[in-house]
Amino acid sequence: MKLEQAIQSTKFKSETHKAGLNILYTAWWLKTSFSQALKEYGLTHEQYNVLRILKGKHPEQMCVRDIACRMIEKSSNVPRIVDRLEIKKLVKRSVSSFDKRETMIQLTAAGLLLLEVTTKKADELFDTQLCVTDEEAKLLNELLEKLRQKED
Amino acid sequence: MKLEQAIQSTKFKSETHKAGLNILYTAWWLKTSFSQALKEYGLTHEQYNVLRILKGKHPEQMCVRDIACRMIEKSSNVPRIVDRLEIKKLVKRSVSSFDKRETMIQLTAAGLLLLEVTTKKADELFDTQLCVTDEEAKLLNELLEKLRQKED
DNA sequence: GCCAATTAGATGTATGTACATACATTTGTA
DNA sequence: TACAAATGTATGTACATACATCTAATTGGC
Repeated sequence: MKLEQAIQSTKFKSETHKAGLNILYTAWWLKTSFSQALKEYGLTHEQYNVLRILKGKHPEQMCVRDIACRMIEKSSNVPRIVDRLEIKKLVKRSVSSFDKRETMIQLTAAGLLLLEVTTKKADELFDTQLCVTDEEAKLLNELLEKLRQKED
Repeated sequence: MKLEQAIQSTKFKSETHKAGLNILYTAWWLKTSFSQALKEYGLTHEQYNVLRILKGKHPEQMCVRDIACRMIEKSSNVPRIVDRLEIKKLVKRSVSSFDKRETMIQLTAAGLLLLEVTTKKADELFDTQLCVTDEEAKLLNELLEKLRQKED
């Protein structure tokens, strides 16, 4: 669907302005598909992201701060997402022995198992829903990184 | 900043997978800059979006449903955003005379004034923060729309 | 070693999202 | 015309975001 139809708007100040809106809309669409796919497993996409990040170090633990700086949305409130994962017994909290201020998070066996199943689903979704060739994806990545060059 | 630095991840399953994450990250970055710019006016970016949509028809009114289907994030809960705008006297609610189920929303003079000031700020932000040429933006738009072709 | 400054995480609040449900009104159809 | 289905909006709940503040632990300068 064209952006024009999606947000029922025909005039944009410039192609660049339109690109901004197009990125926001595409991100919403992607997040929604993603959440939909995870729903049957009782995971939100943020919870899934935290599990994925933890898997990167598994079986080692990670502190909350390290998880946070790997999140796509930097303002995510990781302690609260971990709360929900802990209730579901998908992760375990413990106090770091190096620095008692740090809370270390570790995947449980249940968390690892659920992650394996949902990762398959999620990867499938990326492969089937995102209709670009490898080259187009590469170009898209370059354009997005150029667009963001004024990033702080 | 490269995506790899932003989310401290080096391996991606494919360029397409990376593009998905890159879109999500870029959207977050854009929304954050945007919210930052609107903050001094006490508006969130969703509230701003509703005001903008209303301006498109001003001085006519719009019903909640028409606003909702023009929102970038389709799952936005428009009645609640309107609640907050109404408290700030930026919009007015009234019951439609054509169909009493419909609530008609209209910009107030204060809303219109605030919108003019913030629109200037917002457009400036788009122009200065998004570092792509007109042609690159066009290409980006085409790629995003191709990517979304399996949209429901 | 002491103490101010910093850091890590938890928590409170306002807002928004996602989804279900409730309620009133309108519409379509027998 | 009556009444079931559909529609438009509001609202409840769980979760997330954005940001401020609090507490405890650590660090760095003296």
